[in-house]
Amino acid sequence: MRSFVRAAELGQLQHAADELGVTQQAVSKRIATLERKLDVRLFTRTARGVELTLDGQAFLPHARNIITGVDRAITAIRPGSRALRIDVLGLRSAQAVVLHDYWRSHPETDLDVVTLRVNDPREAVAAVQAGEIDASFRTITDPAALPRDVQMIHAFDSPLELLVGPRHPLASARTLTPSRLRKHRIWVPGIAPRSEWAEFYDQLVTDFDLRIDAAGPNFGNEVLQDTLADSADVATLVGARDRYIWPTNYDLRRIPIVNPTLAYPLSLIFPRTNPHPGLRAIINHFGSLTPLPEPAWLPSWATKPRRSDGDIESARR
Amino acid sequence: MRSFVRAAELGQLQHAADELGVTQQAVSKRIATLERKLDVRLFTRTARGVELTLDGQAFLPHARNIITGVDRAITAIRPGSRALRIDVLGLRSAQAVVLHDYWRSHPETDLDVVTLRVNDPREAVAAVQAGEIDASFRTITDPAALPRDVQMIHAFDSPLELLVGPRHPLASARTLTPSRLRKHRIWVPGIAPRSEWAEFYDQLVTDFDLRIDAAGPNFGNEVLQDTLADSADVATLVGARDRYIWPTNYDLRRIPIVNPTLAYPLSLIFPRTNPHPGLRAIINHFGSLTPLPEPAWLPSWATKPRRSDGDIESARR
DNA sequence: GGCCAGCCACAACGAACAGTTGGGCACGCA
DNA sequence: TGCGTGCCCAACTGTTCGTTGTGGCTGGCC
Repeated sequence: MRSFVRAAELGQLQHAADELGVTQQAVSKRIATLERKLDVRLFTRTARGVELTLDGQAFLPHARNIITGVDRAITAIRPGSRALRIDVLGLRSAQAVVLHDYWRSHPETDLDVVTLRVNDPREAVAAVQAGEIDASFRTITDPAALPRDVQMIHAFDSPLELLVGPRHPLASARTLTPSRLRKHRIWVPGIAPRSEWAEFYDQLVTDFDLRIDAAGPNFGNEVLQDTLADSADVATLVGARDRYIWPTNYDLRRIPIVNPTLAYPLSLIFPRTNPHPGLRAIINHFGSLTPLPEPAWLPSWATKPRRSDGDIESARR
Repeated sequence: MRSFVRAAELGQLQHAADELGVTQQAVSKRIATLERKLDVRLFTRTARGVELTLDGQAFLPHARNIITGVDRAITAIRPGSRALRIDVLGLRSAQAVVLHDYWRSHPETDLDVVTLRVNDPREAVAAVQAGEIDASFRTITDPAALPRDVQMIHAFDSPLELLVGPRHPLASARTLTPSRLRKHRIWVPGIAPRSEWAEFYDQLVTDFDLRIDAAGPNFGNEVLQDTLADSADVATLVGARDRYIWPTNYDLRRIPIVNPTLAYPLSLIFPRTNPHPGLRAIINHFGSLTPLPEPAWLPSWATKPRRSDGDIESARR
């Protein structure tokens, strides 16, 4: 493919061969093979070189596209100077949606969004330390437990919405206050015990006297959707920005929670020394997100004066 | 690459091998080779199959991208059912710009824009007849000379603008009427004698008493730009929609010509029977272009009642 | 018109590669 | 402990790739 592109650009197989470090015969054979496999003539041969046929002209941009795709693929994983790799909890989470928004406005960024598939934030910290990932959306609720060479900053806050089926008594509400959620059963499956999310829901239950059922295995979002669609008394909480559950299916309703807005604070951890150069722009992007509606409720670790507040500024500078 | 993608999707080399019609060992070797060449581990092997590593996750979308690129490249030239292939006079001409606009609003179209690199419109007609191209932006000024199995319709009109350097006496005009061009030297190099463009400029000279110098070889747009930028008395005509000359270079000015607007009519020729199915949408797109400002001047072959006017409607239906 | 230079295609050969079969190891399960 | 599954490794073979050597074609030049 590269031989074809260079030959088309230079107009001579000989020159392309010199550039690619092979003999002219090799390039000739490569292109002959390509033509045979495609069952199409790509060049007209003249005494002064080669010239693209119409088929060749049509093929050329596709060939260039493939080559740049291959190059991007290689740079994405080349050890050392690879694309910016960020770990998110799920590919349809609010974190991933925000990253996708960033990428759409900066499509030149070589950005790779991956999921570590581990629950323990300490494993994510280890992956950051080892250089396997450049950053991870995780929260260490005890900042003292963070190693010195890993930095954590507050990224943005993700407001929660109630997701209910059409038969639920709150289904027709346009907004809800936390106190109106009292007595209703809220089902949030798949929360690992002692994880950051478990601590978040614990505080929510304590502060607003809610009834959150965080136990039970997570059978996947399809099961959750089915349950919600059929049930008249089960609701769940989802992030306003995430794309886990598309509300048009099953006639599910997303209802914002206000006065106060309940929000989950998302943090980003990354190496303190020599972070990936592309990371700064992402962090700056967080500042441009729509701010949380006031008043807002956040868990204690996000409202307490944060040791790393100064670092946010230095990271954004 | 396909083995990698299918193995990642199915989670087992065995299944990928079955699907690809090779042995499991072959898939294993392919992936091992890929890993060796990339110097990276793509899968973690377990007793139940394989699972993507972080590098594998990062690589997967790029691999998918490459595969779709290859598939598109093949469909672009597959004899029989290939992508819609349209011949334009130049890749930065108004014709190509309009096609590019269309493609941007319909990116799913497999569209290939090529240039036949011939001056004689009859060669373009022959290429359409032979099926090498699906359509060509050419004008046959004598419709009777068109073969019965080739159809020509009016595509759209391309208004002309005067392009001058900063020292030219008309440089600061915001618009110009054709009469103000009288006495100024207009240089339009590279017009083949007896071509459709020569006939167009002949009529322009006759109708408005202009001084158009269409002789001389075309040394390329860079030379033309240099000449215009330095000269105090040479101007040229360019299409308002084309992208041949980017006016920010050399402080060149594009000045619209109005009262009447001078426009070049562009026609499209294509096979009368069984035209490429994608062509109809392109032809419809012409109707959505901004219409020519009134009053407008067009050469005689575009203002005379056109035999093929009825065909436009049938083609657009 | 004959000759040369430049360029591409064909042929033969050795090295490398890809795919197959056969065998072995690790793991999970009854 | 035996079995099934899924992967890797080893040996073998047909194909492919790139090299060298050679010939044909074309355009320019004496």
